[in-house]
Amino acid sequence: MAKDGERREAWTGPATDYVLEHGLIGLSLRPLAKALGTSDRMLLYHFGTKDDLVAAVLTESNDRAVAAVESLSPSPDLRSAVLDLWSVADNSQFAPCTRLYVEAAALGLLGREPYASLVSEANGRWLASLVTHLTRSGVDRPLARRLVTVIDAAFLGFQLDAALDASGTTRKRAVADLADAVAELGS
Amino acid sequence: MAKDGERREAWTGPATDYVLEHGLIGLSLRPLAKALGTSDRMLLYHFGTKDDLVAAVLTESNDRAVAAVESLSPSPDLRSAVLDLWSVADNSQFAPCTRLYVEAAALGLLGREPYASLVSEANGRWLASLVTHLTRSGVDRPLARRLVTVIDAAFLGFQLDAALDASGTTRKRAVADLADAVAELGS
DNA sequence: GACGATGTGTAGCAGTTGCTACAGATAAGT
DNA sequence: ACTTATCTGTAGCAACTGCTACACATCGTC
Repeated sequence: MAKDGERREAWTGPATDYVLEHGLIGLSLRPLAKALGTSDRMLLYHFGTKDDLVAAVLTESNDRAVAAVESLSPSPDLRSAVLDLWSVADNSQFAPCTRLYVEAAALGLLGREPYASLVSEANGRWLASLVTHLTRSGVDRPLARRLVTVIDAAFLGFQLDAALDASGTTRKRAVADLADAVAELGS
Repeated sequence: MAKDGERREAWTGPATDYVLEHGLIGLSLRPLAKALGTSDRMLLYHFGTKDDLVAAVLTESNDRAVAAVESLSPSPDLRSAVLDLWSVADNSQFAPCTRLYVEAAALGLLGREPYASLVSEANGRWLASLVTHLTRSGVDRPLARRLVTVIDAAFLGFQLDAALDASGTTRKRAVADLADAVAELGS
């Protein structure tokens, strides 16, 4: 294993970019290695295992999404907080992170490891960042924790829709509906 | 190709059962064939292609879910309609159908065919059945069409949660919240 | 300068994948 | 009985998978 993981660290970012673009499900080491200008042999030497590499990529992607939410300035109220959060999730830069999350979740659906654990952990950090943004926007912490389940579930569904369905207008209204509905719940 | 698809038809059901249990993503013809008491050779002969087989399975699974929704008796109001629909989606018999749908959607996320088209078509029929149930429960058709986007998105998200997270109580409240919120939107 | 540790390239293994060539079976139609 | 179309089993192909054995390079240390 690498002495200090220097190369490993240097590869994690580009590897994540590659996976975000090409998807996780059919991921193969050789094309990825080629894109990074190296060989599968080297990837395995520095990451140890394909699963370890995937874990690093998933964590990196999750970190990016969480950082994006954390960099959000507080929203004036609950309704706009939901809209602001969606604007992050739907952002062309971070939507692939959600997509990757969905892929990993699908892989973990039947308990397949390491995906199930990875996704569960990633989900925890992601939900926590949503809760934090809601509280920073003036929402009660217990209420935020409660609403975040619905919000996140709807976001995932919207993201799936977005990728498979062209009709963005329907979804736009659905997002607004969600924001209204959640705001109603919070009052 | 088969003269009248008799064997193909006879295999579609069991094959769907197998895929619902073992998942779509890692699906391989040889184990499936073994479970059906035949060989991959025969599956390909009668279905033509693995993609064709998957298409048949996906359609069958979708048909089952749609049939379950259609067999639902009308709900007294919008709120209970949402809860009743969820009780179908979360049913131990039909939850695997949703799970399979998520797997197919994940496979189609990057436009990979035939998954993207199949999922898009399946989604259309599924959404239509949800709309029908809402209208049969006294909801305005335009309103039903509008709300169904949010409802379905949240359902998908819940289903992902359900598979990856043990905590059923949180989700139970989230479902109730969703029902409340949607009911509020409809009034 | 010898030596061990760390890194890298080549080549290949064993397993799996969807799919197919080939030969034989079966049965229906003439 | 002979042909023709439908069906099925065996065996295998070519491509790909994650991963590894082996040889070579490089480098800091004694």
